[in-house]
Amino acid sequence: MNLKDLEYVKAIAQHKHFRKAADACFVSQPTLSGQVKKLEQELGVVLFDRSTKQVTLTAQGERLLTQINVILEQTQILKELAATSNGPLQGKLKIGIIPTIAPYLLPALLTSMKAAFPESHFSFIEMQTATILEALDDGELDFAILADVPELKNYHTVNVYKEDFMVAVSTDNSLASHKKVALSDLQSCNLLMLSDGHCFKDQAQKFCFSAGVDVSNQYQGNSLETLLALVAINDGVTFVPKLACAKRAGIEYLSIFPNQQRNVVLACRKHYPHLAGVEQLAQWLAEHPNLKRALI
Amino acid sequence: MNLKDLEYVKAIAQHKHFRKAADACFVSQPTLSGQVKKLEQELGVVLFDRSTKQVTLTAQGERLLTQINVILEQTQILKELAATSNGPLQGKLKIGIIPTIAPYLLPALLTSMKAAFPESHFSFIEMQTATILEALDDGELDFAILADVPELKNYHTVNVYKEDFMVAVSTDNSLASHKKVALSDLQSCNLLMLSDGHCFKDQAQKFCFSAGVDVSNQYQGNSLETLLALVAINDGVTFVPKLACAKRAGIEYLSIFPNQQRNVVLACRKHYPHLAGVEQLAQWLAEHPNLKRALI
DNA sequence: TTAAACTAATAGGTGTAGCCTATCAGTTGG
DNA sequence: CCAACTGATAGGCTACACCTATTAGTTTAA
Repeated sequence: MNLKDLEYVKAIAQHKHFRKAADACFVSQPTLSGQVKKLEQELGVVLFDRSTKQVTLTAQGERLLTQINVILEQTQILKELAATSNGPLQGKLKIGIIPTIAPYLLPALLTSMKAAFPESHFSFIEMQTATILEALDDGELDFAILADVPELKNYHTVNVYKEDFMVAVSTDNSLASHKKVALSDLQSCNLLMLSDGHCFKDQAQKFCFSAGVDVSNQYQGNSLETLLALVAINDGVTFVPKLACAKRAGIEYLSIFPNQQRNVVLACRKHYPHLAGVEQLAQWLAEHPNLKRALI
Repeated sequence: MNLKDLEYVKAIAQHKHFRKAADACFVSQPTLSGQVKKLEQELGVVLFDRSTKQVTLTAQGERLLTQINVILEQTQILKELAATSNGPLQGKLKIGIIPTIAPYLLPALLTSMKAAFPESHFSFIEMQTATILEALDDGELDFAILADVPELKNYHTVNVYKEDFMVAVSTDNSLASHKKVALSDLQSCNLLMLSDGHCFKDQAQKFCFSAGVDVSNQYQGNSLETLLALVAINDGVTFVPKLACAKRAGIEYLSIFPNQQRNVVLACRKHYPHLAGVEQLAQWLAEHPNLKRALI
């Protein structure tokens, strides 16, 4: 059975005239006759009574026509549904986001983000990089916001912003009066780190190692907030990303010289169906004033 | 858009696997891929995410799938509707029937007729032959029960029964003691006739004319029952069809010699869609015991 | 790390179904 | 009775749904 044939039947029922119906369907009259005849044979039902002066529906035809109309209406609804949902970022979007970005980026942007993409229902899930990559593969996430890492080479990534690493020290710390510090200046400090799995910790550890700076690892925090609480009581220093550098009692943020950065990206599977939407969102994020202000 | 393509989408959504879905649809995997891709382009929506380990629906795909299922369900209903209504005599049937048959045939047969054709809704409309033929042409009647007349040559007819003309006389009439009469015996009687338009009157008049019998026409009744009432008070004699010869107080029914008959037929348009059904009904009528008994 | 197994997509060829024009058969109306 | 109109039929063309064979890419196992 064919939807087009059903349209033909509907047209004949409306016009009660094969040629007029054919015109309305933009086909020739023989085509219409043939297709309707074929449908009648397929259904095993004679739909039209062609022997009267005016073509009329048979009793069965009348019954079936109402059902045919239902099908055509529902088909129209499908088309409209498709037409109104072909924007790039439509529907429910599951977005992974790493813990060293989520609490600082989302509060600043979520409200205006919802306003900018009214057709989208964002659902953010905080998870570490490794978990994110698995979830992307399984289709449990649409895309993710995270720091660029080598493992992302198998994924599609779009740069959003570059973010400086800062050093958080207690206002009581001797370094507090400096604006900038070198990594070597931290040698004598108690350097607090996040626990394993945080890419932020991996990257920090890596450039500390490059600079020949020891990392004590005597305490590993589960969140930056925990570490900053320790810093505030002058029990050590820690690295924080620029976005996390909100004013906090008892804490000073120092630039690192030469500066260390991480590259925050949107990542999705290669061949993710809505790459265009991801790029669009990335651009929107990159240009957002709240973000630009926080990165200065 | 094509119903088959929607089936493909449904199958992929169920199996989450192109090759398995293709098997389920009895087509090759490339065919399935191609058709779904075509549909996706037509709708402007990517329905499936093929980049995950397991094929999954996109958010839009999920939305559209529910609508696709609605369409397929409604299509199934259409097929079932067609399958259950392809009996020859289905639905509402409008049947014309002439006044000299209706009141005698229907009471005897209607109940068992409804039982024998439970899928049919008979609707009988009493009308004279000329009106019936017009109504058949306009599609206002499906078919009719009437006496065969020359005008029916342009229609499809099926014989149902042959019916003798009888003569109704008062028990007080001198003819009442006879079993049979010749038309010439009626010369001296007051011959009551139906009004114009009744084919029964036309036919009676015709064979009276052939036999050289005068018809007074001083009174024309609108129904056989009126005429029989006049006969009962010995105010004349009249012709009645055999089926109308129920026992009535004060009336005797006499055979005519040589006998005169009318041929009662089912008639419909040539090319009426359900000729088979009409023939079936005609045969059922012809074989009905009530009818056979009444015709003896 | 490579080989084997599996995924979906692509390429290229084939048959048919849907469409066309031209014509026919039947009916209606001037 | 002929002209005009109805829907059905005949025959031919083309697009497309379908096939097999192959490719590109990924996952699994050796």
